[in-house]
Amino acid sequence: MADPSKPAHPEDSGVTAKRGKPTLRTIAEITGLAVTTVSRALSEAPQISIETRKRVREVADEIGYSPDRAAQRLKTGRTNVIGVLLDPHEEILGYGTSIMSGIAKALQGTAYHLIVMPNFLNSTNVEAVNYITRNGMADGLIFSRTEPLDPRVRLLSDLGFPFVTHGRTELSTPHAYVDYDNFTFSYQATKRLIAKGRRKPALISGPAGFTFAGHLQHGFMTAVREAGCAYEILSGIDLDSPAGAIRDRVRQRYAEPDPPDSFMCGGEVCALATITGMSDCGLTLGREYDIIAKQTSHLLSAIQPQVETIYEDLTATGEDMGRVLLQKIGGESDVSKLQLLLCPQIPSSFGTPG
Amino acid sequence: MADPSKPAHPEDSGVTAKRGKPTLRTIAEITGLAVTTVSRALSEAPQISIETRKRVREVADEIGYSPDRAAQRLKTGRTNVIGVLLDPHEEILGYGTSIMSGIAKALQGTAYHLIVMPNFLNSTNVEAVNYITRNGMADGLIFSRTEPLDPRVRLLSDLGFPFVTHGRTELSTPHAYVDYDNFTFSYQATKRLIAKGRRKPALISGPAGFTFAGHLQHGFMTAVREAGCAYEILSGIDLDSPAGAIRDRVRQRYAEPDPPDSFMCGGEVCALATITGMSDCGLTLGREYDIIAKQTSHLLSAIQPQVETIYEDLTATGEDMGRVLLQKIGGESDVSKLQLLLCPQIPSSFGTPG
DNA sequence: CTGGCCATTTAAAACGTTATAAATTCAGCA
DNA sequence: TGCTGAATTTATAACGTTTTAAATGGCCAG
Repeated sequence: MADPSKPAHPEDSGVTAKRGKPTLRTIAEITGLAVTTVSRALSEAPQISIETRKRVREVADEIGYSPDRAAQRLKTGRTNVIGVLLDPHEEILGYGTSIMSGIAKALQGTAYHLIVMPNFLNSTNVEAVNYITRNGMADGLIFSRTEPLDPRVRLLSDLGFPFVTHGRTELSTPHAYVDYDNFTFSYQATKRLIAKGRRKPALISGPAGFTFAGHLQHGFMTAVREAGCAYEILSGIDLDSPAGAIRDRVRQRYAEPDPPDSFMCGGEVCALATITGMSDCGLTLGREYDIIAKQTSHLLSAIQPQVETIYEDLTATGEDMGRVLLQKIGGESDVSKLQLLLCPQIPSSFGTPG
Repeated sequence: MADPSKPAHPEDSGVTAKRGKPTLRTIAEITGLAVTTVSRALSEAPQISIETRKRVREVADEIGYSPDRAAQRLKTGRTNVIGVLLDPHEEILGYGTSIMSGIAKALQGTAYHLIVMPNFLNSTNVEAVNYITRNGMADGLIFSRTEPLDPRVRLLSDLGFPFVTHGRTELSTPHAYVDYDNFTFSYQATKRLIAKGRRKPALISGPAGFTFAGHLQHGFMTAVREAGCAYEILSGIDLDSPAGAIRDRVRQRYAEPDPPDSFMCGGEVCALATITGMSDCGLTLGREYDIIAKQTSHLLSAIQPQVETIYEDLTATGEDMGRVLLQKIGGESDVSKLQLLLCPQIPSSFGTPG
């Protein structure tokens, strides 16, 4: 039983140096304090004397201590992680980049880390959310592409799990969101096309099922009805369609009778593809037809005919979402403070007619 | 009529139901086994009898048990997380999407999770890597944009921390990588321009400092030297430049004497911006000049003049990186198995891409 | 029976942290 | 002196898992 070859205390004396990562115990041994005291000191607990706190901090810095997050997590149940659910569709043209750099900005200086949880294969998004909450992989969640009756929102609301969505829902239980006013955007954008004398605008809207697609459509319809003009909602494609498909569809539509004379595009690649499709038919932007698009990046500055755009600031959106989520986690329950509707930025040069 | 059979009162019988998440202890109490046995059974340890394993699994499924990852992590020191370091520049045009969906595919069915760790503000990338390793936030790391003497590679090699890079280095210690043969790509692409009769190709290369930029340049130079023709490496811009900047630079260059007659572009947005810049000068692709570009998405299918491209399959790259990293984590030390150089796909005929 | 060996199960100790409650010191004061 | 209370510090017990070493019981050879 007694194995003398077993190194009971390897080459060390008194203060255990322990080759591994320093822990609270290491600091405790060095300072002669108890582990509890060290823990408290490092979290700046007021009950620990100022000088003790200072000394502990110094030693911690010196030996390069950093707390074991797994242990903290196990004990406290908190992860200090904010998760962003990433849908493959979202990354097109830096959507993700902008949003995330905004979130990162909001989280800077807090205890929270930003972590992106991509969902490429794990079946539905609800399952991903379920998995994340069940496994305690984050303290709060951010996601977009909300549906009117979004099951993720339902689930998280039921669980009381903090989250913010990019986009609204039509659920009765209110929840935190940051959204762009796509109705107003679409309404004003369409009005601009009409103001240019176009009599049959076409809408290329978001994928059916998402709240924002409905808003786009609503704004569009309101504008065309007010003007009493013809309109069209281009079928078969949406903002998620590959550029080539949009191009083909536009070209094909022009081969049919009574084509639209202008386009309201919810995105930049969409605008680009539309221009190309129309070019294929020998039509020139600004002459035979007009386009107005939502702009979220600098892509369109790379193309030839200047496309008229309305800007959506996704970085600001991300920053707002981060802030709102922190408030929510912090216990803020006043829903009005957790719901933000960002207004489209209408350049004054295109201001109201007259 | 009224059926009072409610589905099991939460706090009823002798077996402690404990409102919270089920743990090993819950299963142990239900089955009458020891916690240790349950743990073993769930990990399919051969020492536990088949029938016990089966019963434990059944109970676990029934009550919806899932292990607490924080506890596992604390005990084992393993996180079951593969981290991808994301640089803001990388997300342009779905680079990230493609790579990550590939990695996700490779990780599917394993115990590993894919988590993206964006680095927008935390100063340098080395610090991010340092932070991740020190805090045990992942078991393995994937990142790209390697430099010849990449400090991250150095650090991780020193630590013995498993990682794979997208791109090579010139460090003496070999490490796992998956790379695209940018030399060959650039060489053959440039040769094609020359084969079309162009006598002064210009290169728009990657940002200085990255290994792949050197490879692109090397391939380009080899081709122009072989042909003995003039050449130019466009200064002031690179593949990371905003589209507008590239467009402006190209236009400006044409206002000066002795402009290039063709472009070798490392990316799609770059190609797009170049075309626009040339259009600004009244020049037409395929007539006054030619372009060849590296293609990684479907963007270019949305634009008018068909641009000749060579394809890099980033999803395959991601999948390879995932596989290689798993091997590395699994203890594979034969470096030759951990280094992959993917060859450019040269289409036999230069038709329209699928 | 006894002892030994197998197959199976188990108790106890960790991992590094925080929460709870208790202990210690010391000053002030009756 | 002895009590109270404030200011510090501390021991102990968790959190949920895995690891280590040991226990249990059945079976068979001696």
